Amino acid sequence: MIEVNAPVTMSDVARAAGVSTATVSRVVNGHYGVSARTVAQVRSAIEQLGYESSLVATSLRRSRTNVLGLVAHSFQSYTAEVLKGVMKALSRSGFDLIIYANSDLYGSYSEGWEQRHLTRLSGTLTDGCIVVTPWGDIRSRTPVVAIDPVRGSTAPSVVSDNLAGATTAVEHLLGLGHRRIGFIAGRDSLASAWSREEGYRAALAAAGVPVDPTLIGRGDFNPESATPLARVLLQRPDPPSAIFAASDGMALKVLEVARELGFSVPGDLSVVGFDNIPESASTQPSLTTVDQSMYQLGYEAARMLKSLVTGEWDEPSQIVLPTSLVVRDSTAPPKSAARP
Amino acid sequence: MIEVNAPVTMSDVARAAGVSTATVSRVVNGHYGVSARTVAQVRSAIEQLGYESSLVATSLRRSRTNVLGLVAHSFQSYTAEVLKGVMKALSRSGFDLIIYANSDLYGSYSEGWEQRHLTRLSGTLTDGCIVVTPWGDIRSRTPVVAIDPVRGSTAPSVVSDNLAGATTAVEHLLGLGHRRIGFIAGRDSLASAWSREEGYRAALAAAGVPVDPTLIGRGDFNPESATPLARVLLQRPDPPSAIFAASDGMALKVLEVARELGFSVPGDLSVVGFDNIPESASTQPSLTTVDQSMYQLGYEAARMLKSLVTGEWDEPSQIVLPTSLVVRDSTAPPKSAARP
DNA sequence: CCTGGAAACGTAACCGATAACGATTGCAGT
DNA sequence: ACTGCAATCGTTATCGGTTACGTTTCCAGG
Repeated sequence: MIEVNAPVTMSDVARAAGVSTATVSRVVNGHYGVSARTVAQVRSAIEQLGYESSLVATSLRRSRTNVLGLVAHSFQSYTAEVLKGVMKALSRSGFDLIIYANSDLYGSYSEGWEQRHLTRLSGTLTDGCIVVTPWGDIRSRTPVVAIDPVRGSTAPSVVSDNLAGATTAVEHLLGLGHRRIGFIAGRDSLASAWSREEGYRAALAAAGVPVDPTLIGRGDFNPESATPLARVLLQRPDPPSAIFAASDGMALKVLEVARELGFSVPGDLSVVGFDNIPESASTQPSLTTVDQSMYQLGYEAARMLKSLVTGEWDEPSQIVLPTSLVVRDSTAPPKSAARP
Repeated sequence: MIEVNAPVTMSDVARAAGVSTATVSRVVNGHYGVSARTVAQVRSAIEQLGYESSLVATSLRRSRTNVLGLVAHSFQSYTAEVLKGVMKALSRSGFDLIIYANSDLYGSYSEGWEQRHLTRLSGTLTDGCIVVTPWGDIRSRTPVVAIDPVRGSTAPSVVSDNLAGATTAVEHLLGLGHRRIGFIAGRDSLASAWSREEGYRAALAAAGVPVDPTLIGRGDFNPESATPLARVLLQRPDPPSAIFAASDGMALKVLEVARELGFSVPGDLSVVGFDNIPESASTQPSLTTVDQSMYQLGYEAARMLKSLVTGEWDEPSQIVLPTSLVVRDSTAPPKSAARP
């Protein structure tokens, strides 16, 4: 089924059709100035040889390629959701998508890889890029839309309403009667992490519950970062009766640690996550969490990038998407609190 | 955060460092023949200007790019799993990954898109490609590894042991006492679909149960294709007591139709799927299915492609990975059958 | 028959990088 | 001082296309 044949180039087609490569190019791109007879000849030569234009060569010479890029920092479940949304938005739009991922995503990779990826893609290959979870500054020749940008970024971006989501989550715990609520934060540099922590503080403040700094663990959204933090919180003589983790991945690790230390969930400990990744529905117990539609995030980001590239959208702006609380089995009233 | 600046090219660096582009190229690629002083100058110029080599230009001129490609026909959950495996295998290997997806993946796209993608990538951009679930023949200049190849393909590929998996699934139903077992097949052109049907037939034959062709529906692995087929099977006067669907996506649609028509699962109808996608664990009832590790499939495919590209592996071959039955809540003994 | 001008097509420069090749330099050996 | 050989570096062709520009062809109008 696989023939390893030499690649057929435009000059091959030109030779077969008895014309110059310029003419072939004109035919391929449907430009003006070729007689009907020549068009037919070239078309037939293309057909016979099975010619496909080289994306690389085209993009080197041309400014527009009709290809958008996506750079992600890893391939977790939520990345796949974002991708689905992006693909949906791009469907039948004439834009193709290239996802670039490097081999150092696991392990100790050097800093600045995102910039490297972006530069490599935006050099000439793509007309614009979507960046999922950027690490720092972004320099690019072509438009960039960030999903979940860094703090203080004024670049075009799409985010969930993290503040409202986190507030609702903590209000839910407060409503169940919890007063000692632990928090595991996300990567500090990201705006989302900051907003979620703000929501946590705001909800406590509104309920008149003072914030206990020792109940806050500093994670980085990476599931593994939550394990030691959860251990510290739960091994205290006075563990919290509930823990709100800034991501589902970290919340699942909290469940793991709780099981390991003999806490029953939600009996001894309530746990709330953020993201609503597919796994959170199928764990035992299933996880109460804040739903943010990664699909929608991807969809809107792609829509925005498309407009930026075609020039229909000129001002940098930010789209905020709503979140909603999904109550499942990992939350219940605390044992100690007798109030309903 | 975003500076839209002109891209800095190699000649910019050359000018800044007072040398020729050839020398810059030598420095960038660590080639022999540049004095230490010049290297330092060039390095500093690269640093100052923030130069990054253009993937496009490099790949056009060079034969090796150290980038592998992946072409998939859609972004379902299993594609994400494959991706994770691929990334793991490529981690710290020096190979980057480019995933190419076109905008016609949804809707009525023209046939042959895989070939287009592959040609665009394998032209010069990538050193080799992984193709997930191909729908047709494949021609390529560079090595290609197929996951779930077409029937009769002798190309390098990685597959699950579909025959054994399907056999075990049907044996499970037979063991529960089912005798009228419906089957919803996958896309005929794929080897996996064929093997799964073979397993179905083999298990029935071994148990002395004749195959009833009217109990077989011809789907195409696409979830939507199963809906009308399930409807036909379940609206018969004598519906089967169990249905084995060749993919989880289709099995989930069977569950939907069953619910819609008032069948209780597993009371009135047992359902078994194939793939073990994440969703199958969280449905109501959870789905009994055959687990194939898409992660492992991706991992092995990437490992194989890497070897093919570096020339360590020369003979085309096929890797077969084991499958295992995961019994959940969608299967039970049939009501009518009183035998244990 | 000559001219003008548009249509059709080829020529060649160019995109950014690589590499074969040639040119220059420095220095040891005689 | 001259030769020879490395080491170092620039020149240039090239990858596969695109496009500005020049050239040829052809036909209508004078």
